[in-house]
Amino acid sequence: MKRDQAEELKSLQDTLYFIGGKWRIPVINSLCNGNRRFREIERSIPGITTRMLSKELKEMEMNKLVKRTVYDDTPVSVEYEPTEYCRTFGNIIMEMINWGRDHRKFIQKNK
Amino acid sequence: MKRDQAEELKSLQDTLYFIGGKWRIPVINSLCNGNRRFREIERSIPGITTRMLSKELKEMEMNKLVKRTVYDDTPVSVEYEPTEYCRTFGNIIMEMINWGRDHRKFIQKNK
DNA sequence: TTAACTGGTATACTCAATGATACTGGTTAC
DNA sequence: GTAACCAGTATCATTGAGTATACCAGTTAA
Repeated sequence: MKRDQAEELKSLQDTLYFIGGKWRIPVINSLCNGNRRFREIERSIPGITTRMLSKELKEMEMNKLVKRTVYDDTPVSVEYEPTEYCRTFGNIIMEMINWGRDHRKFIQKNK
Repeated sequence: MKRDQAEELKSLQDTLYFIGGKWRIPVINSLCNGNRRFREIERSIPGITTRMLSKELKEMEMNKLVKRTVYDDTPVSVEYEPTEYCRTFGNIIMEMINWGRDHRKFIQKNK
């Protein structure tokens, strides 16, 4: 069975496209870590602005990565939940965390 | 042993920063697939421009991801080789290819 | 001699992603 | 009453990543 490099490249680029900007992966990670409320997610990602988080969550809702639920208590509270589909990024994120960790060690050692 | 979410996020963001733009991962992938010559790499990544590939390879050389060797035959030929460090992206790339592939199937099924 | 290959560089431009800042309307605690 | 929380929206400015296009000097093949 031959490896189809063009097909692999296409898959790779699809993934990169889907991951898109700077915040998608951190937001997925935050949701998968159990953060649910808007401000809670915001606080869990230092540096993100309200605007970017809002945009990101909207797009992710459209892409079925996140489920938004409004609870009608007073005051209204909103919950964001990662879908099963969202969780399929688990392996990629894990590998990225591992790489970043090893990279840091590597830098420290060679400094 | 507790998971340190801040540390994980930092590792994640370091990795994302290192991966950077649109072409880094495709170039690494191409090199790891055995492409060595400039035009060969260029052709293996449809859509990339000469300028972007040139920039990418220079940065990657500075970051010790790639080794550039000039052979003094006529005409001069140049070879790019992935370093061991470059190959540490193997797992991430593999997971990304898998995700993209599954995603395509998922889209097709639900269409 | 003309075209096509090699390995790139130079210049100009554009636009979409991100950042900065302010604001809203409602609620709760001191 | 005022400060701080919630969940965002609105507007504007910026910037750099990426694109487009042309070009260079040398070599090889028809």
